[in-house]
Amino acid sequence: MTDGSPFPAGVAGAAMNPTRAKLLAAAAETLRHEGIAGLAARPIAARAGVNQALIFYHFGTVAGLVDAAVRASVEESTAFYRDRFARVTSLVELLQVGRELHERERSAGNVAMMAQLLAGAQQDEALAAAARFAMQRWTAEIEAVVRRVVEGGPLAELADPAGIARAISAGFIGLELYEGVDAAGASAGLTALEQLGALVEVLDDLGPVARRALRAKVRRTRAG
Amino acid sequence: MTDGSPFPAGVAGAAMNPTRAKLLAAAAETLRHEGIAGLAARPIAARAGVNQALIFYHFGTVAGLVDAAVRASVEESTAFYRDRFARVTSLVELLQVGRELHERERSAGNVAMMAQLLAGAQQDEALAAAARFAMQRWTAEIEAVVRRVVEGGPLAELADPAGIARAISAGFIGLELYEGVDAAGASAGLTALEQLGALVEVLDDLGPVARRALRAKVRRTRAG
DNA sequence: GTCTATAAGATGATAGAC
DNA sequence: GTCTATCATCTTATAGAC
Repeated sequence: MTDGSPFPAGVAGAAMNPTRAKLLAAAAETLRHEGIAGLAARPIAARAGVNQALIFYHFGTVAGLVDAAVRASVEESTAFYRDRFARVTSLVELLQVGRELHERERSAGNVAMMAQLLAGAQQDEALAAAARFAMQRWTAEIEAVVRRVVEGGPLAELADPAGIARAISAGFIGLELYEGVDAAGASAGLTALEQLGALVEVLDDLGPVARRALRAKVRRTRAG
Repeated sequence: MTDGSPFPAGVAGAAMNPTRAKLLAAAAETLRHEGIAGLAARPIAARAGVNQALIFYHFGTVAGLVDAAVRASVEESTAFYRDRFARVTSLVELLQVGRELHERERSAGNVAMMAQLLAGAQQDEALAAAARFAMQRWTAEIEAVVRRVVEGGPLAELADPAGIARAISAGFIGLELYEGVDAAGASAGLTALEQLGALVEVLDDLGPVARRALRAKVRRTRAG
């Protein structure tokens, strides 16, 4: 299976065919920079410096290449944060890492890539599968941190880490899209979210009296 | 200016050329259902039941038509909520109206339209202008409500209504995209956000003691 | 104002030489 | 494994008949 080539070959393990590798990288970059609307075989091949026909030889279809490229890309970027996430134990730290991650991934273009992928996924089942995979990878990492950070605190019984992780991921994607048309507005939105995060953090650190009052109110509100 | 036709004609005021009107509606629907990647003159014209060449006669380019269609659509949908928003005076009511709006706009497809528009706007300046316009309309409405609801309460000094409105708009768009690939996950995310909203609501309704403690903590955290 | 016809180019994908 | 050449099909946009 050195490379009879019809498609699979999975992860970038061992030594991958250099053309395959170039195409994977070029596909991710094209998605980031040209968006889903401009995603076509020729632009990708041009960026990779190889012939357009090789996309179909190696990956069958353009969507097949994009699928493989997204999986490789998300595998790499989540791995990068895995141990950083593992060291986070408080909400304060989580907010700090979150800000750092947000800035780094933004300039790497991975959030933009996810946004374009999700937009295209609404109509293309192959892209939808890739998008599902990517979102699951990210939310799994985030969910684990949120769960650990909330554990033991008063928020443990109120917060659903799985839901929060998904809301965070989706929210960042929406903000990234919004930033493309109104950078100042998106920045204001992000700041507001950080303030809200700080608020929750404060809540998590409340004295027992206020904490009890809070819990009672929450229960009453839920019932209503 | 009944219709010498080269382009403008602005709002759907008075009596608009029926072909123009059909094209505007068809463009919005095509954007909702086919997405930005499949957006082309022929599918739009087919949906409108008119000839493809009329798009260029009436709107110059496909992007010009989409721009006009989005502006008309957002004008209509924000107007629909204006008086409903005006009657909201508390955070509880805001959350209820928000849920209602979310469901109604989702089934109308307006959030999906905005998401596809934003995705395409990253690469197309004409679409970016339309997206800016649409986001401004929505955030202006939401910002006014948030400001009114927060006014007088303890959150007034902590919350930035403009930023919150933008975060809400962008967040819903991200969730809409996410729902297209993982409906259950998006639902969990939305529920988590509603819980967080209820939490903030409780905060807004806290007794003076807890309120003072909260304020002090927030100030300390901000300084750090 | 609307149509048909068409130009000029981009698209995914394949066949076959090397 | 990579290339050239090519297909049928799609795209935006225009010219001109009606």
